Amino acid sequence: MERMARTQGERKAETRARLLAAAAELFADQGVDAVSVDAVAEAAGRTSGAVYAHFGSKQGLLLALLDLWKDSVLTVLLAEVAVTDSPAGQLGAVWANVSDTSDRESARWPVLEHELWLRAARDPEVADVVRVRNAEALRYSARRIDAWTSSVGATPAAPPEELAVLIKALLTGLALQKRLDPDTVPDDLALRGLAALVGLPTADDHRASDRSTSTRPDRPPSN
Amino acid sequence: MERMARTQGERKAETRARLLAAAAELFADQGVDAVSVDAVAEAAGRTSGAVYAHFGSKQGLLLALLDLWKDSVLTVLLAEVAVTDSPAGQLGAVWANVSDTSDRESARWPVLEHELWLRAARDPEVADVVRVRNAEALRYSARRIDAWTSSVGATPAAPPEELAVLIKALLTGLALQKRLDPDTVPDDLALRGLAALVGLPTADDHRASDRSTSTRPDRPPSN
DNA sequence: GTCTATATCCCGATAGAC
DNA sequence: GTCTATCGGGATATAGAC
Repeated sequence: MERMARTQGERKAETRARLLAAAAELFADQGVDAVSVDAVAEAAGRTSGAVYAHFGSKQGLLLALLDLWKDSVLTVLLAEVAVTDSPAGQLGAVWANVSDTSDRESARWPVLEHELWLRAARDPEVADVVRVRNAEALRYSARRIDAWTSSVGATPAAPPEELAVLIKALLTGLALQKRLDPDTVPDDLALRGLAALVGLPTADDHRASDRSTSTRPDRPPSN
Repeated sequence: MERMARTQGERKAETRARLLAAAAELFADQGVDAVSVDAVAEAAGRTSGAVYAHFGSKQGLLLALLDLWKDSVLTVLLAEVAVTDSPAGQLGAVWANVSDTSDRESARWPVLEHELWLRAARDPEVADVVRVRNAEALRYSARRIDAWTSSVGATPAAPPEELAVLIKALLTGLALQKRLDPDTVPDDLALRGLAALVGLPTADDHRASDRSTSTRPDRPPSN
């Protein structure tokens, strides 16, 4: 059963994979609406018929794409953090992962993520998928964040689940802003923001850390 | 006044205004791409010819719409803050302005804002307009934030210009998240995040502070 | 300036050969 | 499953009467 099934099955699987890869790239670059089914198929070295045979519709292709990402993108995003050692360095690594525009693949996801969000606001079917995917990502990162904060001894602004929301929101917003106008987002800005949210004692701007109270700097005497 | 000039000139101006108003509403609700020129014209009580006579193209209509907003939207957004008194209440008011979805008009702008951002990432012509508009908004809010932090005695995570970026990023990201999944963004979460960013000493996570939590309405039992 | 009518194009989806 | 060919629909934009 090996030979025949292998070649046929592999061609089918490869076509599917190539269609998805092509769709991911084109959708991110030009937007879902701006990309025709023919364009996706052509970029994958197939024709539009293949798309409909595999996914039934353009929407089906988009949903399959979302489903594929559930296990890949955000997991990878946070996985790299553990490698670094210093607390501040780890926060910096998170932002680097989000904001890096040098690599094609990593530069893709924020725009696409943004587009999907926008689509979700109008298309309930997309909203369901994105919501589930987002919830999983938040739970996962909440666990990691919780472990991280207690290991570093930070005093965050909110419990883990909500802190995860805050962090993701800040990173998303900063990535957006950096894409629009890179000069307004210096490299250390995300670090400062994240440090403030998680209550990391080290990174204060001008005040040298007195190490008695973590989040609470001295209250200036005036009113 | 002049009878002839009044009727003719006013009809032209009114047509232009109605086209812009209709475009704003439809673009926000359904997305720029999903709305045809005919639909805009019809909603304004005109036909598509009027659009091309006034704006030359659909893109021209969009740019005219952006130009119109430069002086209106975000200025109004922050202006309302000054009314409140307590520091925490003021932070809450900012978030309330951003996240309020009850009113039609206020519910419109975040989606449209996000869509424009997305468009700006792909269309340089749009990017120019949005970037300028955003820079103005940031400068304006930086001034207000600076005055605010010094009056309240907060110790922010960054200098005013950069702090404004952080705050806008957090609000943007939270608004996105709330739109996708409202349950994950409790009302006081934004307050906590903002307080952490600006270094407001009062709002700590679980510690009951005196009576500064005035903004918080009852939380309806989820789902 | 505004309308009606239309030219032109391109998209999503389907039908049928292989 | 994949390709070629095509249908039907709807989009932007233009032409010309008024």
